[in-house]
Amino acid sequence: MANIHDVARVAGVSISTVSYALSGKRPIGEKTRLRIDEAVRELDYMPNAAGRMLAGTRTRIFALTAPLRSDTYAPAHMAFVLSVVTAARKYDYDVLLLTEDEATDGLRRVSSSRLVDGIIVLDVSMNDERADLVRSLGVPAALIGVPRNAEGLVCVDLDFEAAAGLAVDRLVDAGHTSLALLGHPAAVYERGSNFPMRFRDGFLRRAAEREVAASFTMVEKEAAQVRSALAELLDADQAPTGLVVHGEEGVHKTLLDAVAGRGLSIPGDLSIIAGVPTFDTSAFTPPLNVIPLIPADSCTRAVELAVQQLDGAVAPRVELVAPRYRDHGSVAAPRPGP
Amino acid sequence: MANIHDVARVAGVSISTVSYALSGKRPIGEKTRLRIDEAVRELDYMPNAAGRMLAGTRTRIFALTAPLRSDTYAPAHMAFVLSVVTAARKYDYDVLLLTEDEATDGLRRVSSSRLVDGIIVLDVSMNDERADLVRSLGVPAALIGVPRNAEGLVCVDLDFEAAAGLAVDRLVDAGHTSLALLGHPAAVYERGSNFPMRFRDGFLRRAAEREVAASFTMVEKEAAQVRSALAELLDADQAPTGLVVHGEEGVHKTLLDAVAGRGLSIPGDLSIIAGVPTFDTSAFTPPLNVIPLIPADSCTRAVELAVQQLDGAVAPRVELVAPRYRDHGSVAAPRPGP
DNA sequence: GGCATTTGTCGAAACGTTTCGATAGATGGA
DNA sequence: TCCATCTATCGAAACGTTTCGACAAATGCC
Repeated sequence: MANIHDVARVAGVSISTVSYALSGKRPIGEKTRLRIDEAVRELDYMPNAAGRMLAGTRTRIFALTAPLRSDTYAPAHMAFVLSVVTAARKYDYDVLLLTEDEATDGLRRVSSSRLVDGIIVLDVSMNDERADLVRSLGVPAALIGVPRNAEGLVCVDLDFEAAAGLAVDRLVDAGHTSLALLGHPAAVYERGSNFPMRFRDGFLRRAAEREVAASFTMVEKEAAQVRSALAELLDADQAPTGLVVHGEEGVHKTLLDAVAGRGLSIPGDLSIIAGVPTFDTSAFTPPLNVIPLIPADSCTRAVELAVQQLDGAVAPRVELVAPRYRDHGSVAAPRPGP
Repeated sequence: MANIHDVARVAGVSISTVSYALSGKRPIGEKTRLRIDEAVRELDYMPNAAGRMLAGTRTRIFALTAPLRSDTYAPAHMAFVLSVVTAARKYDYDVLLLTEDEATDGLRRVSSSRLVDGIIVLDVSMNDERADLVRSLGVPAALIGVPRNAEGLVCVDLDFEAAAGLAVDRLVDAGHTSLALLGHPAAVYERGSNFPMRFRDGFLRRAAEREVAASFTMVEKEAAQVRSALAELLDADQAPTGLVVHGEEGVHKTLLDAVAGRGLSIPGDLSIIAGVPTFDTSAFTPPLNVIPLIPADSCTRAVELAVQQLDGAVAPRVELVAPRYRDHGSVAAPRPGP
């Protein structure tokens, strides 16, 4: 396999000239550069990664630590991983994958052996030991998700409060004056991540700001529970006409079945918006308007911030990604009251 | 960050002594080794990865190319990826993740820049361009799945024929004399991977060997189609009493519903074995006996073969992993005939 | 006690880059 | 024409390891 000396010999120049010609860090004469390009092609030269890492100060590799917790939705998880890789490649970075069982040891290993230039931390939970580790390692890093103690860390996450606010806005704008949020099971709000709370708070706050009635219900996953939660809401006085659903895929489907079972049409009788899912609500029957959690959005930004940390210091921060709204026709004006 | 010179200085030895002490490749005196260990701890020394790669002949990194085709079941896919990483770590290897869009370019890049020592190719399809590329690169590689042209390649896959044979054996051993295989939709047998055919062939061959009646039906995914396929089978003369199902998760569930809907009990009226799924059939109602496709089995072996290629040449081969049978109580003796 | 072998350690070369400083030649200004 | 500046190129050092060959000291054998 050809090395830079071979290229230099064939092109009749010194190796430093080859290096500068390829990196473009110093001006090289037109004719010389052409000869070098020619030699590179002829020899099928590609710089040796190890040599580069050693001489340069960069390895051009990021570590990605991606726990696969049992409550993680696998397709979404995969989408996050792939988004990170894709984003990293835009900056000419490769991604080394660390698994859950090696989370902290692996991070320690790859960072203190200088195998990676930085770390992307996926699916960060409230009390994530990786957060503290990353802080103590002092390595460039970007977390996706916000730990309880985010001090000194660079974090990226969807703006869940704004997302919920956006859902409220769309429903109120359509004319709804009584809204309900169907949330995760109670257990989710007690432990784990904080985003369900942030979504709930955003929902209630914006509803208050818009001066509309709003309720929040935690819904267990079982079909029967979903049905009874829906019944309780719709059978009440002042029943909500606009629903925001923040839950798992199955809950959405059960809910849609239950709505259909009651003979209600969407959006004729009931408007529904799905909140920050990672699955595709446009394939539901009927398709649901949605404020999706888009892996590429957070991942791209996280990689960007990691790259920036390499040359300029980036101030620690929690950066919230703006939510987007996708209309699939599940929101309309409420029926005029009886 | 400390380097080997620092360690040598603190321990009062030369750097080569440090290197040998850490690698164990030459005997080092007891006292010297202790001094070196002490210095390593004191300085929190960890060998620099780039220096190692450059001087040694190994990078201790494998590339993993894992396409995420739309028809891939994401949780299984993720399980394969994680299994590869876990297996690689056993050999002190890290894994660099390449995505679909960079499949061939990425492989070319990381192998000709000598960033990786070898390649693990996941989810290999019949006409997989990565197979030809890997062959032409001449880099140590192990494929999981078997391409049409496996010449010169090291491939690992589940022994689908044996798996189907195992299912037949268990049913026949339980006393069944009329079996049926419910397979994938017809389209799957026409394009894509060849394992559905291998499973089907294994089923029919073993049934013939065991001298029992056996039928094969391709089943579309829609619930109605599943139900009618089941009806057609069970309403026939000489209806099968033992079923083998090779399909997606949804098809299994629909099938179980349909069976229950006909008032049949499992395994009282009907014995069922699920063939080579990646999902968990023990959580079904009722739980199904299964010959699972276990990611860790193939991945471990693939990594092993990749590692072996690094020092001894490994002869090209297609290595089939033995299937395993898991009993969850869905097979019993058939009811005595009428 | 002399010689061959083993054990423990060292120095130096090699791996393949990047990059700093130097230099020769070309260009420009006065 | 002389000096300053700029452009294009080169040589050499540095990055941090591993490993080969050498060698001194310790050990074993007769």
